[in-house]
Amino acid sequence: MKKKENRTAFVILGLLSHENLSGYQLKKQIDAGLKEFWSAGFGQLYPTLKELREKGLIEAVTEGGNKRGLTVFSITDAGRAALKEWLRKPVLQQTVKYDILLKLYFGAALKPEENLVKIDNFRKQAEMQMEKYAQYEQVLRSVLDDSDDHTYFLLTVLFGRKVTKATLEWAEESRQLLINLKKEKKEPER
Amino acid sequence: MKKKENRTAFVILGLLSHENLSGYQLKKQIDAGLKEFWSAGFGQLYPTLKELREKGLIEAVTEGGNKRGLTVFSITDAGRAALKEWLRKPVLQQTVKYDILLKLYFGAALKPEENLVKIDNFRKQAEMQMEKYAQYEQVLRSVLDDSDDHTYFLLTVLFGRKVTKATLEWAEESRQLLINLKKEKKEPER
DNA sequence: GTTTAATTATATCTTAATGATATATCATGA
DNA sequence: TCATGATATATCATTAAGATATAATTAAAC
Repeated sequence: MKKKENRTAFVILGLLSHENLSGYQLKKQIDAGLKEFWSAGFGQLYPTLKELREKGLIEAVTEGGNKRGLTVFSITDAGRAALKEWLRKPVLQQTVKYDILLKLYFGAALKPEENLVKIDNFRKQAEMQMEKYAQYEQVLRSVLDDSDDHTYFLLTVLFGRKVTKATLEWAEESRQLLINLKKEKKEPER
Repeated sequence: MKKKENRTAFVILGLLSHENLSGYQLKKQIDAGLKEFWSAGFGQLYPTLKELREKGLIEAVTEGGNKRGLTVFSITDAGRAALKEWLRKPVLQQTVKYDILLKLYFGAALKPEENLVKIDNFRKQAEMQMEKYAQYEQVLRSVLDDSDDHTYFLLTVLFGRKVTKATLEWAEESRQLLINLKKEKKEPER
């Protein structure tokens, strides 16, 4: 019944609602401002741009004439309407896939030590993430009053910060559980 | 260089390392025990089963003969080796996609009230999740000593619990930020 | 007891997303 | 000038998501 929605299309519409951009610039914007919770490759971007253009939701504002044949797109009124309609649709609960959890689920096939290494690597990555979020947050709070957009950008950063901090706590808790498992193996009957 | 890995193949190998299962039973197991951090559809499962069989990583233990032509698979020694090899590979940091954050990122296109509804729905879903995790945890802790597997299963549950609790805190923090945004609009100069 | 509905079971199809690669231009610097 | 890196568009194969088709078997309703 309800068909699959090309979310890349709405990322494009959303970014074009802020400013005119080319395919390559869109990719850069996504990798810069949305990369902590979204990604999109050229293989999805270019075909979707073509599709949006055919549907009249975006249009080319420069083409061929300028250097390198850069094609910059702008959003149309129909595009803005489509964007708002999508934004208003309720968000369904989604399964968030975690490779680390998939491997830990089958962790009993390895020695506890090997899984501890996994968790430790995960913790290190999370710690680096935390520093990034702290920087994002500092910058965004300093310009918070400049535009409503900044408040919404901040929401996404706060989400990442909270969740990442939670995963750090989990890493410590998990470490203890696996260390206990190791001890029990050495002394099966205490 | 490093090619894409079919993770569905390793989920299958992992589950078959616990017990023999058919395609349909695999789907049920995934939807039961892994659904909070993994999903797989028949469209991915059946072709992958065929592929794994051709590679000799799994084999059919019953076929045709019994009722309904149920085909139950078992993992081979080569399959166990492939599973361990994959489990030992380090987990790369991945972009976790959140539809809710994507929509909030472009939230300035809507009224704050509309975004507050989104956050509230998200909070409600998270609260229901928390109840599920509490149940999972209770069951797993009661059988923790029965098998090493249970400790690893518990790790994934604890992850979900921590992360979901963090999103609940975020929802409250975000609510306040958006309420402030609403107030500022009513009284632009305070 | 017979129709109906739900579950079991396998399979296929389309669309979306990922990841890799191809190609060419332009800018920078050694 | 030669190499390197960034810009820019495009395509391809594989993986994943989501929907649908089909049929048998079991459970429930009437």
